[in-house]
Amino acid sequence: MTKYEIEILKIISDSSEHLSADEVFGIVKKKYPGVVKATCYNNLNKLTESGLIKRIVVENGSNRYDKTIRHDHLVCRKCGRLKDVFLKDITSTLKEDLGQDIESYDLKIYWLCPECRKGNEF
Amino acid sequence: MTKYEIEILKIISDSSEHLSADEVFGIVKKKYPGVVKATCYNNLNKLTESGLIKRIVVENGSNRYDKTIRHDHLVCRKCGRLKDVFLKDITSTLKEDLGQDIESYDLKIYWLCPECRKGNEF
DNA sequence: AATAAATTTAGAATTATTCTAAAAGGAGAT
DNA sequence: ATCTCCTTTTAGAATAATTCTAAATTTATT
Repeated sequence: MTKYEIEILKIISDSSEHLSADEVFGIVKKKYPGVVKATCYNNLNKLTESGLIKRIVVENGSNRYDKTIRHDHLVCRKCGRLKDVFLKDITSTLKEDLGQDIESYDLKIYWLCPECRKGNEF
Repeated sequence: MTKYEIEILKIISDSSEHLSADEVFGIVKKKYPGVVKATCYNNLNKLTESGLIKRIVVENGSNRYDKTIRHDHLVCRKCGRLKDVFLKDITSTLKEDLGQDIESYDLKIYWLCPECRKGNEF
């Protein structure tokens, strides 16, 4: 693993947010001011392909990156923010229902986050 | 509803595939050769906002549009193709588990489609 | 040290989508 | 039919995220 790979893996693993490539780039740059954005993209792709981080694809907006511990997401219909939620793993139920082997699943739950419910949009 | 709105709604409703904006544009152009791509985007957005069609956001690639009848999707890890699957609605279970009202959810199940399992990639 | 392989850099290229301003197209009122 | 207002469409530029390319650099291997 290269220093950038390690650094970016750390950033994603330590973050409580769902960072975009550009946000990761901003953080990496603090430690390695000379780094270039393509390097972040390269390493985010590499880490995603090797399964060390997960890519979250969201409506309007850039991709976000996440830890690999299994969990689901609440997505606010208004502001788009993601919130982790740890529901039970339904892989086996899905396999049974489908009569098919599956690799994984992605469950996004749409809601109105408390802030947006209050009318305080971001 | 304008003729383009009606036309595009028909195209999505009648299609058994998950069409992209560009594919919709191609189909609309057959009937209305003078139409412009922005018109398709405008109407796809309008129809999505009014809830008459659904937008599917997928990894690498353009958005796809879908009917609104509730169902889930199988997504092939290799070729990325989408396949409809009609699993039971888990909205109420989710509400209970979360102790929260939710609007809807989006369940994508990753698998290897039969074609890719055979090694016949597209 | 020499060679090969992988990574990074810089910046151009690509792609999907949105934006802008002008033109065209209704719908209702006169 | 004509005028006015409002919406939609057009044409093309603009934007944003991401990928690509080729050269330079770094790392690993013999």
